[in-house]
Amino acid sequence: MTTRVITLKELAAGLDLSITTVSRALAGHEQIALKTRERVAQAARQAGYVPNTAARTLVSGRSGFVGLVLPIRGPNLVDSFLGEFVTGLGEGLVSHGADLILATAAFGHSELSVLRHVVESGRADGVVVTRIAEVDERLAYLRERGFPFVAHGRLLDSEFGYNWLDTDGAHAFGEAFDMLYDLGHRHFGLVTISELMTFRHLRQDGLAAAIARRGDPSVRLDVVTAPRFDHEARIQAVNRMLQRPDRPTAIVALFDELALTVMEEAARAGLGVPRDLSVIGFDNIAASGYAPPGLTTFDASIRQCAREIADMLLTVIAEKPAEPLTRLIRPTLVARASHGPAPRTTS
Amino acid sequence: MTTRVITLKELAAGLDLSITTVSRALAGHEQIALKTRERVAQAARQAGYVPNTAARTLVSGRSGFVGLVLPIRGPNLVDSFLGEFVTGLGEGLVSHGADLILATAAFGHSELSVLRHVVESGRADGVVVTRIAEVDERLAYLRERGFPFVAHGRLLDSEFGYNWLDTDGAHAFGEAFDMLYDLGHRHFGLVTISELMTFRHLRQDGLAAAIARRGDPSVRLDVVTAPRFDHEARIQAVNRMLQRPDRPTAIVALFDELALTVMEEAARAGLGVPRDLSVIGFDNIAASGYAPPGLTTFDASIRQCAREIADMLLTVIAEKPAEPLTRLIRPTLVARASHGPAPRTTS
DNA sequence: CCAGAAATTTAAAACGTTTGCAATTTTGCG
DNA sequence: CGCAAAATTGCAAACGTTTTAAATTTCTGG
Repeated sequence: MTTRVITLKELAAGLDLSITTVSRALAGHEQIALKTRERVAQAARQAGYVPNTAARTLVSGRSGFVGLVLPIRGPNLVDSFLGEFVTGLGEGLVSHGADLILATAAFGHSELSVLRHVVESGRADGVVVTRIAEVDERLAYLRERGFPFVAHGRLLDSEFGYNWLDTDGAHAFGEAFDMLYDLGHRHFGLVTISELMTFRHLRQDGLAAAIARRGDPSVRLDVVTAPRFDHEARIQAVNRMLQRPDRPTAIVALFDELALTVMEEAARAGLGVPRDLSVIGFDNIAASGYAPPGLTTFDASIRQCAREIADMLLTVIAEKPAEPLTRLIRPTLVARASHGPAPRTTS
Repeated sequence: MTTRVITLKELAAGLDLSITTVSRALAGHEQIALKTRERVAQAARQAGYVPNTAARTLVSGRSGFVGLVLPIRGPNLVDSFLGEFVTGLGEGLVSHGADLILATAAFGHSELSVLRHVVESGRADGVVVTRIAEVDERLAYLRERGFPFVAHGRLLDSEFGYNWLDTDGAHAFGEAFDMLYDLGHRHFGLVTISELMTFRHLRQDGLAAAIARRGDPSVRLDVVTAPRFDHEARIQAVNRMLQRPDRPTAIVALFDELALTVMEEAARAGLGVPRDLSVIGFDNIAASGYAPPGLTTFDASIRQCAREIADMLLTVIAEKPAEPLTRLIRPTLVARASHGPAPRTTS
């Protein structure tokens, strides 16, 4: 056991060729005689030769890795986002022979410091940045450094261009409004978060824009805000909306976890969904299919998005396009049973 | 923009020292004068010097990376396992300054071939292997190669020792049986999978052992098997168990997805849970808390396990212990509302 | 058969670090 | 002050690959 790894030098010695020739033969250079190329390929395959990544990276300046700094997460955060995202990234990368590096921020260190380290240690040829905040120092850093990256999400407005892929939350929330309006709803609620993330604006603005487009002055929108990760506060915020005399007949939540809280609290208050209250979420997490009566929501196909992000990033790395690459992905409505006609006798 | 990354040579030139001295100073060697060490540290910090990973790896033979080959997953697999697992690995690794490499198998390539590539390209100092199959060629390969690894899961029996961490499913299933027995149940059902994974044996054996321990000849156990990823077949299998005249009063499922299917089909058949049927799962996925009436299950704290796996692997890499490291983690019962007393009038 | 061209192969440098060993400087002490 | 010992610093090789420029071999046509 403990088989040694074979090097180019050993492979070359066995073939009675120089390492130069073997290296070129394996790279498929035309200038090496075809016969030699085949002989080398055969020997390499048989010896199980795999080039050493570090050596190759050192000389070529390309590591073949793409970096992702893992978002710092609370102690009991359970969701499928990360798993789907890295699966998609992996799928997108592998077809181009690249792999993924996951870097974690140690306790007390910022995501930015980890990002710096990944970039400056030469571990990665490019990085993916997720969960874009309203003011995001990571993008500023990468931009200044001129390092290839693709953002999953957008800044609200930016004086510089950058590569991004985002889910069209604005469109989805407009679609939700239109659907609910057509079902007779006029009084709407939005449950959103206090965390300074761009997506909350994009989605809320999409909702507001759809309301404005409709131009019906009888439409009313109430908004409550909760901290993102505080379950108790979330419940309180939802009840602030549910328990007042003139509650909305339709509530749109910024994402499914919030919508599920709405459904739970509605049930606790004796409100029937969708009889008394329509609820629509966003993300289509697994639990949404199980929570009665089944949450109507939007699916953003994270895995597919991640795959496209990988493609974009590899393009950026290889071709350094002059214009930024951008993609806006329209989420698809998953119509389950939590929405329905507006109740007759509403205040 | 496009700031260049600084090298040791440049740093040394600025300090009017040799590369050797700067390298040693940064590594904290005692032989370098304290004053020099401080001067170098100061300059390095100010210049934002970060050592080049490839160069360091090349000379030291240590990459500071731990590899994980992403399990090949079906197109619409949604669960939190992978996210929790990589989060935990990251947390465990970062405290020792290591990072994670995720390698994906390209279409048509086996996990083993990717594993080989990771190992032999020198990208990683050790690897984590998940989802251990009854006969697992990956472990055999790593063993033969003498490459550091930790398995998440076990082989059923092995003629060689290796490092593993596993969830004690056998204990959990025994606990489930005992609890249900004490609630009066005598007729049990087990829904399991046909995929050749060791955990199905361990859990089933744990259940059987608990039954044997009890020594009550009136206890009866029925078993149905379904393919792991075929939803239709899974439903059929469950119904084979539910729809016969003498169905069990308590069903234990190999994992939560199966248990949720049992609950859905029970509801469709007009069976009340837990009034007519008790159901217990395993894994505590998010949906289990939302599916009415709330699934009783076991939580294996994947994230915590992954953190320990990272610790174990780093120990294996650094110390090469003579004896294999093994850890058996006892999952905790999450008692929700899907289990209860056996119904009075059962066939 | 030979010059020149074309085809094929190779020597050597380079990538940025660590490290064994040697060189230099400083210190201690008679 | 001088000399050995201790403390400090530096030279150069090495890690395994790619690549530039040059060397060698083979081919072509007169």
